[in-house]
Amino acid sequence: MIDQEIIRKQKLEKLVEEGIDIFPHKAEKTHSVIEVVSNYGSLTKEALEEQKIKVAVPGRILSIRKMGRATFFHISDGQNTLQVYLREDKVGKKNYNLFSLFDIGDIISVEGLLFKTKTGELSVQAETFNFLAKSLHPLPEKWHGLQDVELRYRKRHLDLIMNPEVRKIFQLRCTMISEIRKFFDQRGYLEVETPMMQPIPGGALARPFKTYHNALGIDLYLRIAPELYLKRLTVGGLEKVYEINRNFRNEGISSEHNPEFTMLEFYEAYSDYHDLMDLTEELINSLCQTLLGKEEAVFGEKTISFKRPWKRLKFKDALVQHSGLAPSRFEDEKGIMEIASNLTPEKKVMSFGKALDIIFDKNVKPNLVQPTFVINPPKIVSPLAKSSKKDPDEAERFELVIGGMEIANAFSELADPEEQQKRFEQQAAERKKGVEEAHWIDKDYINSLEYGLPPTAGEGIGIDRLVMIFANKKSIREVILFPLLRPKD
RNA sequence: GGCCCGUUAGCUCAACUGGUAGAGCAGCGGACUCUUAAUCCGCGGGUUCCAGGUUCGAGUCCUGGACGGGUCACCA
Repeated sequence: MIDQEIIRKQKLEKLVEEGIDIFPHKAEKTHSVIEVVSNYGSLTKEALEEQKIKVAVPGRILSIRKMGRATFFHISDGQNTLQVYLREDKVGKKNYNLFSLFDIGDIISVEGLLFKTKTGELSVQAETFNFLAKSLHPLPEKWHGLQDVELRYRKRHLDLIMNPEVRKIFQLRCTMISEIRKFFDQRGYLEVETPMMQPIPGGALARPFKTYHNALGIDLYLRIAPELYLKRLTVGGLEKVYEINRNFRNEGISSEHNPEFTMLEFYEAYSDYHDLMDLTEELINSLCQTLLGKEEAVFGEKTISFKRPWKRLKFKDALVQHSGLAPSRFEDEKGIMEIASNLTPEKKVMSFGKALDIIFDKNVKPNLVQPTFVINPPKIVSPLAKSSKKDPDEAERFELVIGGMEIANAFSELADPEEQQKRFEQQAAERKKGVEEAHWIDKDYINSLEYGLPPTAGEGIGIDRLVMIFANKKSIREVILFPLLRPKD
């Protein structure tokens, strides 16, 4: 324990000796700090004197300036700060001395009249004040605050106390999610919850987390996607469903990947992937306008425009335009597979389609800053999508890329149970070859398709990444309150 | 997992070619009844991330490790 912590503990003991309840059950509160500031901040000094507005406002002490028998300090509700003026002749000598047992970081409530100082700052002239909670640790420094990124994530409570802009990110995130719910609710979608613990982890190509259920004696997997369950619901006649929930993927961690992440997934019967492109434009454009008040977002050095319509680029054309490879090179399948192999020395390139996918991820995606629908990727990397009528090697699928990140992935859902069975078998063969993220065979899902899946389009949108775009944050950890870190000690 | 960078007081940071580990804020004591990075005087505070090594001597150099950041790989 450091000396400051010992002193704080001693002060707390003194408060107990003074008969103060150090863990009170309730606090007087007429206003929060932000309410005081927004309701009365614009009133003039004279108006405040005339109206004699009495408030009882709780907050955390962030700074103290003591000048003998008078003290100024600021309290905060995490959103705004409010100055308090404490005078010995107003609160009495005993109470005034009691305040010396309070430290920066403690939570108190202050009761008194609002006024403006000679410099024009809205303040509370304290008549009484109550102790609410002690901070047994000193807060970080008042100018620079808490800068250490690791500490900010490990002690998010401190981050929120010291860095008010952090709260704004999560307010934005909250608003975005609630707007998404409104958007789909208004369109007659039903919000559902499907299993997070699944006997067969399906719906995506990724490695799962494994767990075990004692009573049933079975292995379970944390879901990597809700997809197969949502489509069962579509078979069941729920024509429009959506789910906003966590997925878990046992893969690497990076500035764009957290092992658990939030995904919006939705399915619409009687539609195809073209309909979803329109819907996606509408959704994200309206989110941008609601959140930022305009149709563009600043992201790093770039400005992203969400004005409709967005670019729709065929996968193969995207490759030609952005990979730097001549169109003729793509006719040479072996050559392309070699190029892909060189791009991913640790991964075996099993097919031409995979090779194209790799070149796309490495050389094309980073160049797509403006919202772009990349449509019709190879079927081989899309085991759950309908293939294209015109070219059976292509999937009726799009990936939405914004700011160089894959934000959404959607397709016309494969409805043919026999074809699905074949695709699963293909994936099973890949698994045998050691591709751990290949899809499992899900017989129950095939069986559900055998009851008839109507023409359906489905889409997943990465919520965290969308927040990153709107909040202008380059790291996914900045938009997740508690990103996964290795435990210390 | 590879590579690069970082880790020094509660916080933010200094410390040259290896030579007694410092500052500001925060804290403690004192002065001060409109301050706001309050001011003025005084004081305390360190496993320099950890373990080895080189050296008369290591915060500094070397080896290994921990944690984080960036980047690449895997993935969304």
